[in-house]
Amino acid sequence: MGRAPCCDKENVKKGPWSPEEDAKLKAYIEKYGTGGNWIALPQKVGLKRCGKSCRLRWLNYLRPNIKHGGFTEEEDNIICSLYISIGSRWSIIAAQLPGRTDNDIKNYWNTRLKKKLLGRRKHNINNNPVMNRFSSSHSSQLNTTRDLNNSSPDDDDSSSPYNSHALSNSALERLQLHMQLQTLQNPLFSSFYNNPALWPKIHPLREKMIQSLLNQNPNNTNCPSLIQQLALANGSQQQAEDIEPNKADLCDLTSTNPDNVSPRHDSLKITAAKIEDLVNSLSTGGSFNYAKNLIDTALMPEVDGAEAMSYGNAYNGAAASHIPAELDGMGNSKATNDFAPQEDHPNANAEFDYFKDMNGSKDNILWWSNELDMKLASAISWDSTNSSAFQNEGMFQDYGSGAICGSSQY
DNA sequence: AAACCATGCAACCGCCCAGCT
DNA sequence: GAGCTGGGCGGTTGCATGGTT
Repeated sequence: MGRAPCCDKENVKKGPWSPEEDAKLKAYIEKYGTGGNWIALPQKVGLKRCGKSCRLRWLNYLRPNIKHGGFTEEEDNIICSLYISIGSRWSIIAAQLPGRTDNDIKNYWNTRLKKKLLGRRKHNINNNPVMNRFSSSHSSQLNTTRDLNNSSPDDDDSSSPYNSHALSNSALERLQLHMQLQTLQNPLFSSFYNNPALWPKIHPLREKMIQSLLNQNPNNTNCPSLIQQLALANGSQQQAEDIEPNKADLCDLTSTNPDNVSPRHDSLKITAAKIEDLVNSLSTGGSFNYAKNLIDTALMPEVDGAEAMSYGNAYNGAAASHIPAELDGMGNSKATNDFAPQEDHPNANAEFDYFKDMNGSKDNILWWSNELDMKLASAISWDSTNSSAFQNEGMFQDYGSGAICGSSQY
């Protein structure tokens, strides 16, 4: 059952506000305040407007000390870094920018700032095999709805689980932005992940598993489900066969409706949240060990009894180290075994050591063509020991450290 | 000059949550 | 505890404007 409308939609005016309406509303609020009830306000003011519309007009336009346009570079930096850190929590971002409204910032991000950054990303990331591994068919999600509408049919992957919020657009976009920044900050980082020969070796099954997790298509019943693959990895052909490939598995992963989730696959829905949690962790300069723990738990279906043992073994044997290793390799010198230099990639050793040496260094950081300053670069360092400048500066104090510790509350 | 397209921004929609009854 | 309500928020849309062909 939907909620009752907040006002009589038949008798309220919509569309742009006239100067007269603005004057009336402004004069009333300045004299009497809002009275704590926006719904009743229009009647008191004598406006045929919805209360919510009045509230929006006041907050976004009429309120004193509102600034429009003319964002400074410093504001750009703050918006970018906060977006990378916390995503599209515009009201929180706006709280850090006096005189700016969430709507303004949201518009500014969607229409300008994002293009400014992702315009560069488009070149770098599209040619970046690591990111392509994760999102080869999902680049369209980085665009706005309008961009999507403008994309070619070939780009449109509406059946993608990403589009069904397995991993939110915001989260992946933030991850890509983060990697974009790393590339620009550290050319060697770029040379590493643009060179497949330097990557840690990944068992084909692991590759397949993670691809399955990321690419599962509810319409493709030929693709074994993640659960099946986990069972297969554990050598349990029978169990794999017992788990019939069906759309329910995949719907479970992406469903937001708890009623759609079968008990067996309830845990997998949690997985998507945990992966997003991971991205949050990485984006906020969190520890890679913490990120690895997240992956560990994300890939361990939370089921009971024999199933749990089976999945757990499969996970331990095949899926466990893939993402953490890759992430370690990409951004952190705290290498796992998987990132140990490979025998068949002799150059990897030097690269690896160099990464180690580079870790934590803030020298010679190139901020994307100097368009933004170095403040942000240090703020979003991958190095957990250096922590976030925002944390140090108490920037997040208003909404708690949970938001920047990879909490799954988002 | 006109048509088309891209962009920016104001405003709306609908969901979520907290507080109240 | 359940239902209702208003406030708040993020996503999306519609329109005006400027640029390009």
